[in-house]
Amino acid sequence: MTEKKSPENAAIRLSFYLRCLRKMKKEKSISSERLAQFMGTSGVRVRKDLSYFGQFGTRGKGYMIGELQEQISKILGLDRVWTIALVGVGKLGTALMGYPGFRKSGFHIKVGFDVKPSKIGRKIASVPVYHPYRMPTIIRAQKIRMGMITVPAEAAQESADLLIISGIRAILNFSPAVVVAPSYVKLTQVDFTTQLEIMTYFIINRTKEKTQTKLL
Amino acid sequence: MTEKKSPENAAIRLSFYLRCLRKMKKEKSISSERLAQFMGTSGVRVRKDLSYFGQFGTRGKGYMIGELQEQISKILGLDRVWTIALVGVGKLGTALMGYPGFRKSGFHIKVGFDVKPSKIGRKIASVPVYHPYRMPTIIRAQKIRMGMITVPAEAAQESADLLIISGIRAILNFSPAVVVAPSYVKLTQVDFTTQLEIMTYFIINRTKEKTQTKLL
DNA sequence: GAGTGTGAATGTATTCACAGCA
DNA sequence: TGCTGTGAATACATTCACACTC
Repeated sequence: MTEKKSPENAAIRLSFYLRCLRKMKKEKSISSERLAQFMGTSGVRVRKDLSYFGQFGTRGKGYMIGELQEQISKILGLDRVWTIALVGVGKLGTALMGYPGFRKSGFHIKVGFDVKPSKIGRKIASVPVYHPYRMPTIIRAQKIRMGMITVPAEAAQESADLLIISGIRAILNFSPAVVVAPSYVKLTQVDFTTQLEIMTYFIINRTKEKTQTKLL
Repeated sequence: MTEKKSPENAAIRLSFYLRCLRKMKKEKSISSERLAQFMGTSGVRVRKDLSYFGQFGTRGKGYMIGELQEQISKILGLDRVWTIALVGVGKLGTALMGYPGFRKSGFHIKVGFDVKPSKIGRKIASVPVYHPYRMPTIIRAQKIRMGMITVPAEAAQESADLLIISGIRAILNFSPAVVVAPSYVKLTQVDFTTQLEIMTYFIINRTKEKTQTKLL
């Protein structure tokens, strides 16, 4: 039996397809071309992406929305609740704790950690906050496998290290610091400043080459 | 003279190199291999990335940190101040307005927009807030070219449309909605839920020896 | 006819191997 | 010798063209 290769990028886009599908409860089925329109991409890419994971459509008809949603959810592992530990209960951390979008999608920030005495022992956005030294114990006890880092840059790496020795397998790092992790940990940098810096590069380079394709 | 091709991904990584370099004011020069260690990548990749944009090192010695920093800043267009318009002054929007990292890197959220009467006319985190109908006028007058969207999902697309007709060229969308934009606009989705969904996929499909810290 | 599904072709990014310079 | 810089090779991702099915 041959292993199917499922490109990373296709998997990443599944999450976006899912988001589009959720907004389409009205209709029963949808064509790849139409789904693509909502995403600003091409029909063939949608079909190819989906084909890496199975055959979900019917020829001549399209994809059943409900069924496709369910299938993608399963592929991404969203058919259960995921618990999350958040390190750094500052402004951003607090905003994330109260973010309603997470719960809706099956993600649950279950504990927060912060060194600031005024926050320890309290509940913020109904999430209990502890001192970081208790991380390994609490995370293991609650079998949490995902972490978010919202601490200042200086504390980012040690926060990551603590999460990792606590057994965390995936980390979303919001702090403006490059963090390294062993290969068995999935680490994603969500660095706003870096995002902006990349955008400036694109603004500059688009405007340069755009003398020909100028519209508006 | 032949045009050099500079891969998108290399440009994206420049921003991370820059971040690492900034933390190294102590030493004068650095080798590609050592810089790579800080990033969790390989020396050859660092050299290749840099080579797309020019020759910044000296053989046998390495890269002068200060000079390389300056060069990368110039490539990314960070040798000036960039102003930003933010749409949606809720919790996340407010947190971003007060985020100190932006100013430090030459980014300046100059205006906010929100439909909520209680916010209009006020200054939040010393940023003035206006009603969205004034977007085209204000953004054009102030020559702002970057936008951030932190509104609820339902309002995301129309916020983007407004920014675009106001002349914005790059948008960072934090709202949990897939937004489309014409090709001359650089649109980046910073969707936390989607990030989490991608991570669950990787947790399930055990990352085999592969961990390039991937950005968004 | 109207759609999906997929091997083959093309394009892009990463890695290798080594030339070249201080 | 130590390190950068880069063409060539490889791996990966996207697009094309068309077979196939409802």
